Amino acid sequence: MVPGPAVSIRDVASQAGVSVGTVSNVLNRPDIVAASTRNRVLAAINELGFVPNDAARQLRRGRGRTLGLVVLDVANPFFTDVAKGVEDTTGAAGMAVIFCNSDGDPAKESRYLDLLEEQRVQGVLITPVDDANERLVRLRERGVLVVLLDRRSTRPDVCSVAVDDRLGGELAMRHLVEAGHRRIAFVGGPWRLEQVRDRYHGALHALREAGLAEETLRRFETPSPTVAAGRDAASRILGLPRSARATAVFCANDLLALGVLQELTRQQVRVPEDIALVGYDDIDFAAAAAVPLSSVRQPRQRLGQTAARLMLDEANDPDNHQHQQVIFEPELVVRESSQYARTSG
Amino acid sequence: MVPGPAVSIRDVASQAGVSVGTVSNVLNRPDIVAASTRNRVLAAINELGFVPNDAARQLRRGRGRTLGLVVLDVANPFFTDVAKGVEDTTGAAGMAVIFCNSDGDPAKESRYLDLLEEQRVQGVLITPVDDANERLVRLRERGVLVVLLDRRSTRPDVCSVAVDDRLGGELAMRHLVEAGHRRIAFVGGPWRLEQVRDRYHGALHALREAGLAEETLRRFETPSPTVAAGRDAASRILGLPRSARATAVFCANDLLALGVLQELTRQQVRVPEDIALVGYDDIDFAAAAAVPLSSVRQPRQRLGQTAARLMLDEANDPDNHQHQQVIFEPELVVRESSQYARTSG
DNA sequence: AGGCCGGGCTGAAACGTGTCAAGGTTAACC
DNA sequence: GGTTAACCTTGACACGTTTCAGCCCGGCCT
Repeated sequence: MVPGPAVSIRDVASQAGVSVGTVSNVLNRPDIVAASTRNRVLAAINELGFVPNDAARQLRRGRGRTLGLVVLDVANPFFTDVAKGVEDTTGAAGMAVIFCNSDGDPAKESRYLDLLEEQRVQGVLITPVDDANERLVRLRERGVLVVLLDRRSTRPDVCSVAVDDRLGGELAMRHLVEAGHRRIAFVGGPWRLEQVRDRYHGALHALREAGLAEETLRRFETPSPTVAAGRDAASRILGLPRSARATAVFCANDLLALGVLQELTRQQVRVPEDIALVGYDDIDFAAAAAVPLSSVRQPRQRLGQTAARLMLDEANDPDNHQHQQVIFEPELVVRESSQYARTSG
Repeated sequence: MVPGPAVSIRDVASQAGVSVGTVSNVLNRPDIVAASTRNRVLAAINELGFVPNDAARQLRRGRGRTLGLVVLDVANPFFTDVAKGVEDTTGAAGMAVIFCNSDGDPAKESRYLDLLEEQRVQGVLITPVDDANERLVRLRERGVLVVLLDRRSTRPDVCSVAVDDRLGGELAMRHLVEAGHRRIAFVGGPWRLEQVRDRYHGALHALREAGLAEETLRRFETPSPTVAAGRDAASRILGLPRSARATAVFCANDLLALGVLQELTRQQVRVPEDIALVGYDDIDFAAAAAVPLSSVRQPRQRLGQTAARLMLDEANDPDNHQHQQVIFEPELVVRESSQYARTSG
């Protein structure tokens, strides 16, 4: 009931009949202590149920065994898959992950960064809400490792792991243009997210490449990249007279696309016959949607694994660490939601 | 580049011309220090960019400002929603959440509990892999608060927040029985998960209540509660001759149900005409599925919020804390996947 | 004037660990 | 038997806080 007296390294030492230093050595450099002593100490540890206090270790060592992961939305399967990748890699290295959800809110992000700094985390893996690296630079100056996640670093001395979002936008748009679409809606937001902007500009680029006017792509900004916001955007799109209405919709992520799909279906607009739909991320649920969703696939788990690996590398050997900006290539997965060649406007 | 010398409470003190004790008081009990002194200290803190070291604080105080959350699967939207509820509540209280993913693996769960113990977390919110409370009891004895999540506590001195899984199973089964189904498959697993067993037994109970034989319900155990396992279970179900084949499937969660749905569709079995389908959890994607999925809804965010609240309550006022076993009621949401009254076997 | 009170601050002692210079023991070698 | 080296172990200090007994000082009461 009442928490018994915490057992410390000192208790172990006296129980095993050695000094505290030796116990510490058994814990941290088992090789330098004689086997017989080591066993005696281990026995004492077991008997007393000693659990090292990481706070004390951290205090002494300067940094702890935790790292922070800051994502835009826990509820988005894209990020949970990334998180899984991170966790795989760090878990194997005996590190703990403090999981933070910025919800796309700069204030919340900032609060979490404060918290992580107080925890003296080894490093932070983060998908920043906006480009104000300001804060992150300060973090680095204080010795906190920073790896940008799903975002390309503009500074050569900061690692990043990202996917080529412009290319992703191009792939999606080229696909729709080739299918004959000439009025296309882009649904995404908030605009402050670089991913959204990049995917949009990639799409624009594909348009120009095909010799089409920029007006071919109409922008519908959403307040958040969620299913509900997608439903909302869809009704805005349907609010236009049919002759001006888009015949295809490209969404900046799959949650938006699923929302759009729901609302279109509710209003009895057929997908893909009346409106074609392409999402982004290719989350597992895209393939299981009411109309299986075409989507731009990203290597989600690898993203997380690579970022974690980069961080561990730098943590273990800061001197010969080479900062890297890793870029993966996305891949278009065509499913039913965009399988309908349009022959007339 | 090179991390400058870390600034400590001592630097702040000398900069402000006060003692360390006073700085500490400014941080922790601002009211007992004179306004003028306080301002001087705050100014120094700002100027030096001082960030308190939580490890030192924790070392002194005994326990830190973090808590552990251990779930069965990060990739399952049910748990991410729960996590969101937890994070809402703890974030507001300035606590950090260490997020752990046991993946249903007892060994991994155990490793994470070790880690959390070393971190000296205030408490642990956990959905245990199995019923071996053994480990959790030990944790409590050492002063780590424990709240069971999505699992009913059998001990009166441990808080828990759960949903009535037997009732959920009953609701689903009653629905199918009333629609005329007489050969029903239950898909769920691994069996070691109490949730799975409870939902199954609830289903059995509804069956008996309706005066039907227990053989009406056939069990298909899965190695994990995932989409892939669901696909697999579906092909096992379809392996039976049509006359013996179930006309309805009740899945222990929505991921399984989505997997079943995918495989049935692939093999051109119609849902709900040929086989009706009911899932569990009512994750957001259930409504957006190829065939909108009937499901048993749980108050996911509230689950997380309530658990976190219980833990904070006990942490803040251990003496008059009343341990509680909160039980929420699930609710059946009927959608297209089970909307087909069966008139003949 | 003396006594007392209390607000405001100080200084030092912990908390549990890692580190490292120094000491101690043993074995091997001449 | 003495020297040396190799190998283990020790003991004390440092890490950055919180806490608490105590000090100082101005004001109030008698």
